[in-house]
Amino acid sequence: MLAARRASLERLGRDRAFAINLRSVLDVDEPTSTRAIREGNPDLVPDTTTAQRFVVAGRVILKRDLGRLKFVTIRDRDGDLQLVFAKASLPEDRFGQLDEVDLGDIIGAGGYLGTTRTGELSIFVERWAMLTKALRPLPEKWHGLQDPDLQQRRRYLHLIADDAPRRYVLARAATLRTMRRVLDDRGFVEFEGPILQAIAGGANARPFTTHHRALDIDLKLRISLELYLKRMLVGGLERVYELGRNFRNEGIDREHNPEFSMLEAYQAYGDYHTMMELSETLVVECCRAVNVVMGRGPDDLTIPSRGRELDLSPPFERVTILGSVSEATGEEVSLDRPDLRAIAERHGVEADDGWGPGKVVQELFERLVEPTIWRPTFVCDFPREVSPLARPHRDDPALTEHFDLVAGAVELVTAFSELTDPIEQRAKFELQQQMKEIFGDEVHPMDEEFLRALEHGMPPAGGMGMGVDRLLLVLTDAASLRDLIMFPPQRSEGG
RNA sequence: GGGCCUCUAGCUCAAUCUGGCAGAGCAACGGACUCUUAAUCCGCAGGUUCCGGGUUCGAGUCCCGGGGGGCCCA
Repeated sequence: MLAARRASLERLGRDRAFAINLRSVLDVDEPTSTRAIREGNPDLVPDTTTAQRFVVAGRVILKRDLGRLKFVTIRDRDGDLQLVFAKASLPEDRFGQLDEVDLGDIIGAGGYLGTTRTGELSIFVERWAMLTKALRPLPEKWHGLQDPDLQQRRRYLHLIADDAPRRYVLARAATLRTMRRVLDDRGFVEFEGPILQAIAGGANARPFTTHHRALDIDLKLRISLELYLKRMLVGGLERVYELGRNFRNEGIDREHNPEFSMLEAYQAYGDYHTMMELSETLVVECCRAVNVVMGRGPDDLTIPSRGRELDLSPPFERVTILGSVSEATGEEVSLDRPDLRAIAERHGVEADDGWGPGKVVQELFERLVEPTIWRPTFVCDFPREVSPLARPHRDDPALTEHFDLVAGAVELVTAFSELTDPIEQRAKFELQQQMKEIFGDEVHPMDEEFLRALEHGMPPAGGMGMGVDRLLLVLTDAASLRDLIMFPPQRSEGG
């Protein structure tokens, strides 16, 4: 297979097999996109020729050779278009050299626009050029690339052979664009914090570790964006966000990947209610943007998800974590109830000895409630014990002003009224260190530099973090984050 | 970490259950064809059956070990 392609390349000669650019072979700088041609000529009747001349370029995906007439379908970024090569319309040698065009090659062609007798919009080619010779064949034209392993390892082929990954790329781009637009319109400033950090904080997760040679220090890859954005609030920026990659050294499944994209936004003088409104707007606006890519009506906020319908119309529901756990267990659950562990065990949650009541409630929520939440719901007021970076609740000091937004049984957002009291923050970090015996690396590390920043005074603020990949999982109905992440980590081929 | 499934030609899949010449379609290669649409027709070629070991007269198939991938559970 490779040998045949190489022989073809030899016959063409390297100069002809790899063009410098379109100008060098077809006298134009850019090809006309197939979409522009299609949209500009919606109603051509069969068997017409027009006076319009175009140069198009793309990858050859189908070839139908009828001898002195050849039909070639090319694919560009916008879609497919048929080229018609007639022996009578081309110089003898150029027609003959079409034999060297294989599926997978990238060619350019210029000619008249028209339709065939069967009505197919086509370029009737007068001149053409090989732009790039492909030495390896395309995947099978009916079924494409089915093997999920190969889909990931050779994503470029998957992108050629199947629309789904391309839609996911476009959906991600639309989502990032929308998030930036919504936040920029509200006066937020985009910020880029450090990815290599001496102390990776802002979440409870195991980080990746690396080493800096010149400084001779171990550094970690960040696990959240939070602590540096808060430093920006101390510094007076007031409204900041970061859209970037986090890294967590954890397992891989449908909803987890070791590197993933997060949006975090912090607004001085806001609180978690401000963040609910912002989260709601972001989800709805991103849904509209993704709808365009997925071929739905832009305003259709009821989308298909895992074989069901998911209605993302605002306003989203609001429940408290204690209320939802009470409902799920049929008990009036509270943090000071002495038989809390017994209730947990009755519902299949084995409470570890080191767990306080807050952790038990959180586990109950994650096991019993979260998987059942379908309509977008703000789950509010987490116990202080499990929320080391959130402000104590204004009405109940045992709780925090912390909500998670869950939709389609996926946790999309975590947000707080941010803790700004450095004394309380220090106490919470210290409590985390005490729990290290039980929870190992997954406790929040002590961060003196961050505490020092808080000691200079951070304005009261609302903050939120949204998982971009998980939002896309819901909005695109992809089966797994691995479909949305073009190049997920994999073991090397063949071990 | 545990359970289940999977790996055969470049790609998509048969043959595996019940051991007996490893096959088809697409792609490639040679040929015919001026309106095809997954073009069609004739011809031809294509294999470390993921890797290693075992059982057997004989293993893609059965057994053991290892590797890659997927799904579910923790």
